[in-house]
Amino acid sequence: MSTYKPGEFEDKWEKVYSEKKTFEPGVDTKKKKFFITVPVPYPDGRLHLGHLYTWTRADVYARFMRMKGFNVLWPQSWHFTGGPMMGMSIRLKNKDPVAISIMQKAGVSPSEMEKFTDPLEMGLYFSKTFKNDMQKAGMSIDWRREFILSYTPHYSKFVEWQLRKLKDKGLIVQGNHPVVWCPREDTPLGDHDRAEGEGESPMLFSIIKFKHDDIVLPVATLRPETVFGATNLWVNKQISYRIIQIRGEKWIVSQEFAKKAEYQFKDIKDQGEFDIGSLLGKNAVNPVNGEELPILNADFVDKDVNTGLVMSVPMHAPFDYFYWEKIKTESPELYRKPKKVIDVSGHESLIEEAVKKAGGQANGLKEATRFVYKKETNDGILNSNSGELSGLAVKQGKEKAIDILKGLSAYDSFYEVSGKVVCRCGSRGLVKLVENQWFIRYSDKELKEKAIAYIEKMNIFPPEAKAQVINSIYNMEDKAMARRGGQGTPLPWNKDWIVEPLSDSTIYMAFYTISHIIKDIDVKEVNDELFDYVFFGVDTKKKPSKKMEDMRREFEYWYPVNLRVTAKDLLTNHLIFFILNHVALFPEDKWPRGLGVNGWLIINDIKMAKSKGNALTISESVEEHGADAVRLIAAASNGIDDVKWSLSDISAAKQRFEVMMDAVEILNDIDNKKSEIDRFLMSRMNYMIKAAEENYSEMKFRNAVFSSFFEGIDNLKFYLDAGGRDEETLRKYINGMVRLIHPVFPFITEEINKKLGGKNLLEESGWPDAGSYKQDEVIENEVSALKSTMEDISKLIKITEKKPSKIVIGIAGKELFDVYNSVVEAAKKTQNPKEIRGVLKTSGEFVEKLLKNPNRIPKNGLDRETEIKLFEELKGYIKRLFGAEIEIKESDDEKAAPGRPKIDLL
RNA sequence: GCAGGGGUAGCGAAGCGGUCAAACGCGUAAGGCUUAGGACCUUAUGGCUUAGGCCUUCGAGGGUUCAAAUCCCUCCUCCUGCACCA
Repeated sequence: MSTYKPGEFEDKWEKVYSEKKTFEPGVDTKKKKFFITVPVPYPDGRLHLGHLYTWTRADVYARFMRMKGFNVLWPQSWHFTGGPMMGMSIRLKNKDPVAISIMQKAGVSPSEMEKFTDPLEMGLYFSKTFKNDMQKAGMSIDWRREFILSYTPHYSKFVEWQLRKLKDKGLIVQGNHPVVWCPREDTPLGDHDRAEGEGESPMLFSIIKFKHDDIVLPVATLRPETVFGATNLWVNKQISYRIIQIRGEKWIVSQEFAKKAEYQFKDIKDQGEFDIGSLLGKNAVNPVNGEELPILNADFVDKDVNTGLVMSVPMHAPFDYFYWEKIKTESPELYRKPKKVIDVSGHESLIEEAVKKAGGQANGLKEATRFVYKKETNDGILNSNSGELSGLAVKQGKEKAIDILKGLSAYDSFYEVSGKVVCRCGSRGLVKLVENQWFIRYSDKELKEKAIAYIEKMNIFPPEAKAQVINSIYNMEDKAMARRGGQGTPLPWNKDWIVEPLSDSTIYMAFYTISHIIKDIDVKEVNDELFDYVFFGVDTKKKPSKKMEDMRREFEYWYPVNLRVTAKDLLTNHLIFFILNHVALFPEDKWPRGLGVNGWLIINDIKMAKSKGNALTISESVEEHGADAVRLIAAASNGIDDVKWSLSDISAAKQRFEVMMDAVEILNDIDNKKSEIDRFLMSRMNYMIKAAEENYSEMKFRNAVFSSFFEGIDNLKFYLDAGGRDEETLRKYINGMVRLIHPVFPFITEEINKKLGGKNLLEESGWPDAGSYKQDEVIENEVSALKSTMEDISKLIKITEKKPSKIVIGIAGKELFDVYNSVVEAAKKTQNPKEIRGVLKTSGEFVEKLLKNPNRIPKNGLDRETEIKLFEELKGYIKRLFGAEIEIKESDDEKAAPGRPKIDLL
């Protein structure tokens, strides 16, 4: 018995690969090329099995393509900017105990950790550990081409070149842009910087300027079209109000709004406190119709939301309705019947309905508001109470109302966060209107159309992801591509702005083709002329240098990217920018050809995690189980779903390695001795090769490993158990199997291949040829007949509670086989019983029995001679399993059917 | 709101017009091995059935077909993403 020792020969094969430079391919025009990439990670901690999932999938594909004879390039680099990395660095600077403990667990010494207050140092440290772990796990990466985005100076030149090209094409524009902002840290407040309010975003509100004398009372609303239905204004006595000067007007607003407004309006002057009580009971003028509306108190008015003044439209807003009805009893002299301005057919009294359902509870009223808003927005028509808006659908009415208000100089707008946002620093997030932000114009219609038409032609695995990509592009808006401060490449035309990390990493795969050459060129000589020559073939003023020619050749040979492998979190952002930038900048033959998208790998082995104190790192896993076994993660899923992964699967792999190793040992002791099951094993390999080919090419690695490895081992075990001992067959089978599973298990397969007399699987490019393994449907069917007969025997033994000393297996007569095969033949064209009967020359009980379940008629027939021979050959095998003498004979018993012999237990 | 993907045994998950009571894995039960535990091996795991059989299921309802988990329609329900952030 062989024992699989993890790691026994991994170093040896790593050395072979590195000496032969197997993973450092050059331009070889004799071979077809394949260029595969995985997006740059932001190294802010140790690589773990969950991350490795994506890289392993890429590696499996890369090795598969090498086996198929392609010249495969797979480089890898890093990105050192990005919020999470900066965040970790800042947290370490602040001596955050959680952050420190994460670093300790990652094995970082205190002296190293001190340096991490510079995110660059952290990136350098962890990218080294990433690289080391990837190497240990057998990633076939060309490390000569490694560089660091936003840090390698040559790359920054490349980004500048790219941006100038985009700008030349009119794809970069400037504009104002609302951003959720932390006022204390004075930075944008991204989702991961938030203690509360993930996913909340800026929302544009209309401001309608009501007036009291010369004072403006600005109310914020999402529903300006209801302004004709206003009965009053609400303010809240418990809120502090201030008077501010804005655009030459005096506005009364909440203290909070006065602060927030500074982030969205220019030239605001705070003119001090305002006693809101002085306005209560006074009137405000509705700009659209001059109606005088009372200003009243209501405690639902929130100081943190908008201006602190609310327009009350009882018939269309549940809160207003609820409080307005109270006025009826509290101050009947002020009450008047509210006007309904929107009709929804089928809902005569929508508001009463909604409020009744809410039961007067604040939560219920919120729910009711949502209900009314939805109903009226979708199905509402503005009625004759709403002046010039009457007859319009609510959506159109909204636009018209805004126009009318603008015409009356009574309109403004304000961005408010869609929900409460709190920064990690504790202060409340607000919306800042960033002025003159730079955008990439992804909204460009022509660009979108070109991209979408092209994506239809791309290979996207799994295919469901394609619809998502297309839809994301369809909905694409302009993307803010720069930020003030931080790390990265400054905008070439305005150094105050830094290109943000998703926008400087859209076409860097092109840089991989030249990164190992350009690094030896003085960065001062790296300019747009160089890049234009290398990437576009534009003539240079002087004759291009040798290095430049080399780069041009590399780019022309390797580009485009054939496959980009990534987890699904990048699907609707980075991958979209990746495609759109290629479409914008390069000719179509340089656009990416394929995407492979996977879900998350969830390591769910809690016990293991507990005993180890933390999630398993790559080096620990590889040391314990061996790189090959760990790489089984590649087979976790076929698609984009998240997968729970249990480490116990790993030992299942190890055991099967040993079965293969045993089979190789046996080869020394056996000769050539063919029998029926040899036909079976060869036929299985024929099927396995075809299945593997299809599954690997579509990145269905779960299926690939299943059919080539787990089933492959099962076949092998069956063959050996059944007494198969033909050296040629066995050798040929193992030889095929080793090739099929090499992409997933590179080291053990190289080792076994060597034992079989091979040299180096990747060098041999030895993807097996299905044609050299004979497909044989008859033997496949007869073996399953044998297997099901054995199942039947054990079933019978159980039912009869008899321990037979002899089992007689009666094979059906020739006539039945003929009938059976003719039914099978007829069923190839149709499985409709009526039609089969029409085609058949014979009829009778046996035919009717078969036709009772037409869908169970197999695709291929049976052969009586083979059946007899097979059962005779495997007599010993059957005997061993049941501990009884076996006799095979012919039988004319009615129970004996082709593929289903009569069984007698004696 | 917009978009994408689901609902199959105790659980995870395959199947996507016809050998489907439903692969495979986990869990559970019995047995073997073992000083014991773990690991491993065998068997069972919808219901009924003392001869290899029968019956009923794939979120709900309806339709197309000789044949539907698979195709079409309606409904219920769950998950994911929505940008200056990787």
